[in-house]
Amino acid sequence: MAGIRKLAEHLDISIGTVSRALNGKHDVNEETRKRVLAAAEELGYVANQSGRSLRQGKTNVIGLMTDWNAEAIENSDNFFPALTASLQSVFSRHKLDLVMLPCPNEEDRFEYLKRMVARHIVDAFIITSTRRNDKRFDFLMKAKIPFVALGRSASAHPFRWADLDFEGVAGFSVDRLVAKGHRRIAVVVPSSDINLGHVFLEGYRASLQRHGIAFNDELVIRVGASEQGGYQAGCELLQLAERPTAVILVYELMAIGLYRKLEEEGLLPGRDIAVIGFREQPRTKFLQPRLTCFRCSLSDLGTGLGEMLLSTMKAYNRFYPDAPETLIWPLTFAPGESDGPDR
Amino acid sequence: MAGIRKLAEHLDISIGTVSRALNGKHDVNEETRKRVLAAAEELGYVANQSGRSLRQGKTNVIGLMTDWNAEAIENSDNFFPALTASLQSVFSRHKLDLVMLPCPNEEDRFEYLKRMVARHIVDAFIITSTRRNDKRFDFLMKAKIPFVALGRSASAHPFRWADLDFEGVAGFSVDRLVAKGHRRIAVVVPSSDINLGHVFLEGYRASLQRHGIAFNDELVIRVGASEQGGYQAGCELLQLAERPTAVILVYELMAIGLYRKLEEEGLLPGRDIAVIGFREQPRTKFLQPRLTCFRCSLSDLGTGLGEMLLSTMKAYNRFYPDAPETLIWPLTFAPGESDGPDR
DNA sequence: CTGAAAGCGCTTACAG
DNA sequence: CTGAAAGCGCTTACAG
Repeated sequence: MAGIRKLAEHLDISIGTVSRALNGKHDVNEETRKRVLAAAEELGYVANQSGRSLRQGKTNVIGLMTDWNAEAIENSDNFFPALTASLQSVFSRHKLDLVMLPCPNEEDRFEYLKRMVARHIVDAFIITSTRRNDKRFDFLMKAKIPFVALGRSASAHPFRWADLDFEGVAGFSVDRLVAKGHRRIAVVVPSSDINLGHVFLEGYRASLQRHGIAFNDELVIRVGASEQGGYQAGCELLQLAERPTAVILVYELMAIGLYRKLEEEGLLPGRDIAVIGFREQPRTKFLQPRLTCFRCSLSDLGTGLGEMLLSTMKAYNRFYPDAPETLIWPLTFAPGESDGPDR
Repeated sequence: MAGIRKLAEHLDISIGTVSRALNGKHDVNEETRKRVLAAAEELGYVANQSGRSLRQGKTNVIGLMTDWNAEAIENSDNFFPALTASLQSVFSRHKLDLVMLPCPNEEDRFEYLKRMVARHIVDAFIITSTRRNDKRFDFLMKAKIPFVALGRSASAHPFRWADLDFEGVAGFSVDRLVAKGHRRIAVVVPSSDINLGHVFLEGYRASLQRHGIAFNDELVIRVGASEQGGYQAGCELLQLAERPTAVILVYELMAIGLYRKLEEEGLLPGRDIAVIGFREQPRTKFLQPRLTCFRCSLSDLGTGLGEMLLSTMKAYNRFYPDAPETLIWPLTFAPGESDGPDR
């Protein structure tokens, strides 16, 4: 509770020496250091962060900004908790703390970020749910604040990011479906401007082209990123004049709603229509027939993202000379039965 | 980016006046205030939080400490995101920000809290996952830091808390099962010291007693709070010399594993054994037969918890004169088919 | 209504 | 190796 002044008085030495002892400076007598450390422990003294921050110009805290709308909250899974855990294990190597900065639902994500930056609550940011057009990049570049993004953007500036391999998954899925004889393959992406939808669509498109299949805008279904959105997608798919024989989803929870709609219509995934989901996760494991999807190690992704961020920070970049500037995180194919029998 | 000094120079007035204008003090000429506000907007000036905090002795940030082990991370659902959203809507009334403080997996939750308190990163705490014996309460009381707990504890000190009505759910479940003719009712609780397990068990016990049924320790199954734990519970239940006819779960995800084990043994919930889960949530909705459980409004809980915290803070308690000191949050019965036919 | 000055709790050149 | 002092960016009595 006491400030450094009280501690110094108690030890009958100057606050400067107390500070140096506590911060591991080398020009302190070992005997003195021991006394200081013992007294700090005893009195429960830890330096006040505001004082340190003000003097040092840094907080030793990293902020992970999340930005959930009502839909994302309702559907949230273990993605962020898992990511957070692995980020922390990287940051704790350097005595940095991680805080999550949840942008309030009602507040604009850009205004929120501006406020957090100006307040200097953290030294660096991890931003997530990146949009195709996302003013946050420009702003952070200009503010010269270290940051990395989980997700890409069409922003002109170069910045560091890590992202799941959406284009790889889309391409692999198309390849596989074409190999099974499908030609009329639909894709379901979020109706929002979130960047991953664009990337996924590009991967889908490129792969179709490689196979000489014409891209058909009618087969691109845009819905909410949720179970309900999957149901909606099912409705739209079945209303098409010529029904697709296969569908690729950019978000696995959509599979739950899609299965429901198909069941209502007496259709079975894998028999009547091929379905490929996205990430393997607890909530889709129960689906029957088992969802064909992709597995991904969130903890390794978190480690990569964390090291990438540290490599952009002057105080830590020497520890991470080999950190990449961008990182496309691969997923492993996890075949189920929803994409039909192999041939 | 500029500090208050730059802004004051730019306007050619003193920093004191700039500060007063920005902070809405009344003794500022309206004309001056307008100029200051305009210039701040233009230059993107927002007060540095470290400077403010140091001077004011507060940060205007509230911390929500979470404390997830690997099991909790793997199984995490929308509970915290939903809670966070509603907490924020309360705090934003007073221009307070909420940050989540995720205690790293490897770190002791008590040491982590001590560090966060000492660093003065936040003005007040919300702590969660409270244990039966939880040193954090004593510590926070002594530190005289405002806090509320989501969950109770056996701590001797009085403190403010909100908690789900575990005892109510346990009692209601026993009542209902007894009314259906069950006498041999098992209960599954977490093997950890987390307080909710104790409360649930007390509710179960009290209700049995009211019905004149002897408490049987053999029927208390302790497992991990997860799907896997539910499977484990299924194994243990079926190994009992005399099999229970009903089972009450304190955590709904256990139902998924329990269903799987029962299915493996050719048993059907609701026909061969009655099952009552806990909270209704997306991941258990698919269970067949439908899980009998309880519904709960997380957003109202968050609002209640947030107001309770503000009522403990000197600067805000006048706004919440009627906030309760403790809050047992009710859940609404959501009947399914897993507890057998009504009679 | 405004300005000059003190001081919040630290860390860090600097002097000895 | 240690101490005295400056100063990080603010807010707020105090004087005028």
